[in-house]
Amino acid sequence: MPKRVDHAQRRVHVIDALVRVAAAEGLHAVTLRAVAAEAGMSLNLVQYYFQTKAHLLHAALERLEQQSHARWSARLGGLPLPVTAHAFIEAFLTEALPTDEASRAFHLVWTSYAVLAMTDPDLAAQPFAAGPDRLEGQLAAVLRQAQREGALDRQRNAANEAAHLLSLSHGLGTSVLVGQRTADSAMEILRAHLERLFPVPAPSPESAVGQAH
Amino acid sequence: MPKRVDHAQRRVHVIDALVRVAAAEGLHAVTLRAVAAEAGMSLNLVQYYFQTKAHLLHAALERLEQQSHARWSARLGGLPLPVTAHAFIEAFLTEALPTDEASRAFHLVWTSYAVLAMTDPDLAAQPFAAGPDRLEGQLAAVLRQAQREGALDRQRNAANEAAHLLSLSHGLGTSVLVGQRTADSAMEILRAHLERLFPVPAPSPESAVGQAH
DNA sequence: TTTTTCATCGTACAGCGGTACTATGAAAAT
DNA sequence: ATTTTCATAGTACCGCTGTACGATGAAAAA
Repeated sequence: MPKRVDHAQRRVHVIDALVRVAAAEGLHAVTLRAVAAEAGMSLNLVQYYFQTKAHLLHAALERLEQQSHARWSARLGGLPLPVTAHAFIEAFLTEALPTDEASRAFHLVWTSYAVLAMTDPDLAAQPFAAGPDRLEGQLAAVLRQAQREGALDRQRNAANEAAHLLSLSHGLGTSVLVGQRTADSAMEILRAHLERLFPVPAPSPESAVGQAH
Repeated sequence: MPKRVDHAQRRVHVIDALVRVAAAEGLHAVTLRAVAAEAGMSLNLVQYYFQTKAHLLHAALERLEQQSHARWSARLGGLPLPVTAHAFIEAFLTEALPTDEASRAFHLVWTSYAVLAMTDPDLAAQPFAAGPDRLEGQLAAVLRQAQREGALDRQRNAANEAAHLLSLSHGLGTSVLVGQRTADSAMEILRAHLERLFPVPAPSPESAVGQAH
């Protein structure tokens, strides 16, 4: 065998180029030639690593999901260690909002895929329900844990509250992306909701950890 | 002058065909030929009434907005007359969810336009911020009125609560459209939120009006 | 009756997008 | 040294899409 290139690496290179194009000009502007140009390679190469455009789009969607997973892990791993459910979920949802440029690109492309999934039957629908479903499950688990610890009212339906939070953050994210609202304003709304969800306990001066302003 | 056709009528006919195509196969499948076929006329006619595709898309967006306006008016006009803020807003948001097929089509196409607006600078962006902004204003006004009447806690920020409600309903609508959740489940979450927003007053047996099941 | 105006049609053209086919250099395997 | 294998390149083809350009019938206007 000759030059032996790492296929996986090339593929992520191409996918990243795709995401850049999609974030800048929209998913409808994602053409094999545009992706190839953005990736600095020829059209044939893109075809070589992804036989068809559908494969490329599918792979990109998968990578987006695992990328979001990685970002969340990093974010949540960096939290001060006595993690309250409040802090955990706030970090969770902050990461879901399009605050910086990278996050904006991610959110935009993800939403574009979501719209595709509404009509395209198989290609995008299957991996699309999986991601948010898993997220919702994780969130619900955290909420149930919070209920056990007394941080969250047991009257609430954890699954529904999780769905509520995710839908809210998604909707806020969209409104930020269309320029209707700033990311800060969206954060304010999210935080207000969280503060009602997790009412402040009696202030004990010994804990100086989760003191957000 | 010969046959003298009502242009406005023809235009809405074409636009309705566009919406049908977009709802069934996605906005990316909206081609002049497809719209013409769906409308039962020839390609030239569509060109005749809308000089360019951009004009057609723009006109369709405008119509979508005024259509939603009309639907809301009809819905809210049909409410039992001592309208509580709770009932008003519940109707408002129910109408925003993709419950029946018409509503689903509307929501899908609207979201498709939203995604377009995230990258296309002028064409869709301007009329797109206007619609939701106005809605948010109306909702906030209703909420403030409810605060004056004592139905809503004055601690709340009416503008933020309005944004919260709209973002939530949008997010829930999207999750319904991608098949992650049923419309009923979305309604349940919405209703739960509204019941926390408008805590039930002392039950007075003389009012038998807003008695949802 | 002739002419103008309007709605409608057929068709063509240029560009672009996905896909396929073939070639080529180079490194490993034989 | 020859052969095989792999990464890369060029290019061509076909279909689709937006747009433009004429043609036609018919009804109103002259």
